[in-house]
Amino acid sequence: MKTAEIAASLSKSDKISPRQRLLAAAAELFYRHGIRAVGVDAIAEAAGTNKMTLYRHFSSKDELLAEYLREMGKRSDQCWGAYEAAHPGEPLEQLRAWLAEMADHLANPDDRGCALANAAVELPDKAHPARRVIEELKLAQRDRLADLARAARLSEPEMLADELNLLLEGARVTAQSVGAEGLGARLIRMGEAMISAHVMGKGWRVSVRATPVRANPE
Amino acid sequence: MKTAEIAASLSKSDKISPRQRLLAAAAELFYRHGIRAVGVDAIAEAAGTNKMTLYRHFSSKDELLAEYLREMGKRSDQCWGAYEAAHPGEPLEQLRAWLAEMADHLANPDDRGCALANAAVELPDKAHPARRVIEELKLAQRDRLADLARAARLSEPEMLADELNLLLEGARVTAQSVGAEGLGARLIRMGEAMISAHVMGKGWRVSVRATPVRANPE
DNA sequence: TGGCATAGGTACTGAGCGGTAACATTTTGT
DNA sequence: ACAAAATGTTACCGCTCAGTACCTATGCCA
Repeated sequence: MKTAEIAASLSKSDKISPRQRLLAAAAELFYRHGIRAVGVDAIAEAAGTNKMTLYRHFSSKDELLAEYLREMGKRSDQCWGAYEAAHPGEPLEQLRAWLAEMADHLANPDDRGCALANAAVELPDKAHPARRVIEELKLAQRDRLADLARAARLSEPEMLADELNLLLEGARVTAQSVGAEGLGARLIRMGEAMISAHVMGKGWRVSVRATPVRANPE
Repeated sequence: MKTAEIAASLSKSDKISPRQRLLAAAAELFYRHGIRAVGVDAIAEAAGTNKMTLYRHFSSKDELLAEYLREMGKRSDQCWGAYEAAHPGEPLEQLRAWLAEMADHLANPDDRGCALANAAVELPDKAHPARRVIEELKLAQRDRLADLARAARLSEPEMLADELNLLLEGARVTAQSVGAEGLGARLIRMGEAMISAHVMGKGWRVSVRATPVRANPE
C-alpha cells in the first residue's frame, strides 16, 4: 500500500515533525493524483498521522495546498542554487544546465509536469487563495530566467525568458497529453536555438528571418 | 442562476434533443469549472433535464466526458474547415489564420486553454478511457498542422507542427497561470518566426544560427 | 515529580458524489 | 386514436468528502 510506504519512509527516521511529514505526503499525493482527487484523510494517513493533527497545523485543505505550492517554489530555488554551484559565474551555462534538467524530467514517465501549472488548471476560480501563490512563483521563475539571460549579456532578456517559459510549459503539458517521446531532445534543440538567437549585441549577429533567394513561390 | 440560463437558452428553441442539450451543458460546465468539480446532477439541471435521462444516453460520467472531448474535436474540425473556406488553396494562409485565431482566444478572459490538455491534467490515470480520446485528437491536430505545412511546401513539416504545437500549448497554459497579458502578440510573433524559419527548400534560405562577427566573448 | 503543550484515536456531522429503482407523464410514429 | 418509446419525478443506495468534538497518551521542561 502506497500510503503505508510513505509513512514508513518518513517515520523510520523519527525526528521529522508531523508538519513536515504532512507536507511531504501532500506533495507526493497532490502531484501524483491531482489536488481534487486527494482527500485530507489520505494525506494524514500517508504522513503517518491523523486528520486532527493535520488540522492543528493547517487551517484548511486550501492552506495546506498553498503551503505545498510554496514548498515547490523552494525546491525550485534549490535547483537554481545547484546550477549556480555547478557553473559559478557562468550564467549561460546555468541556463543550459536548467534546460538540460528540464528535458531530463520530461523523460521520466512519472513526471506530471509543472505542479504549479497543474494546480492552476485544477483551480479555475481566480479568487482561490492558491492562485496568488501560483502567479507569484511563476513570475519569480520568469524573473530568474531573465536575470540569468541578462547576466549572460543576451539580448532582450525578458523576451528570451518568456520564450523559454512558453517552450517549457508547452513541452510539459504536451508530455501529459500525448507522451514524452523525443520531446526532451526537441526541447533542448529549440531552447538552444532560442538562446543562440539572443546571443548578440556583444559581437554576435543573428538572423532568424527567412530571406528569399529566388523569386519562385510556386 | 447560471444553470437556469443554460437550460433556458437551450429549451427556448425546443427542437434540440436532450442528448445534445446534455452535451452542450457538459461542455460548458466541464470546460469552465473542470471535470471533477462538476457533478452529473449539475449537468442534468443545466441541460434542463434530469439525471435519469442523462444515464439513459450515457452509461457513465466518464462516457459523457469522452463524448464531450470528441465533440471538442469536431468543433476543431469545423474551425479548420472555416480556415480552408477563407483561404482556399492557400495552406500557408490557413496556417496563419489558425495562429491568429489561437492568439485571439488567448485574449479572451473566459478562455481556459485547451479542453483536451486540461482534461489530461485532471486525469492522471493513464488507463482512463478519456485518455485515448485525448491522445487521438492531439495527434490528429498535429497531423493537421503537418499536412498544412507540407501542402505549403515548408521544410520539415512534422517538425514545424511539433514546434507550433509546443508553442501554442505553452501559451495556453501560461495564460492560465499568470494571465494572458501580451501573450497573443508574442504567440503570433514566435509562430510566424517558426513558420518563416521553415520557408525554404523551394527558393528560400534561412539561418537561425548565431554567427560570430567578432571574436569577443567578453 | 509535576504541569502543560503537542500528538493520537475515535466518532461524528452535514453535504455531495455517482449511480439506480420504480413509477408517472409526455411525445412520437402509425 | 392508440401503443410504444422517450422523458420527467422522486426517492433512494453506499460511499467519500472537509471539518469538528472529545478524550487519551505522549513527550518536554521546570
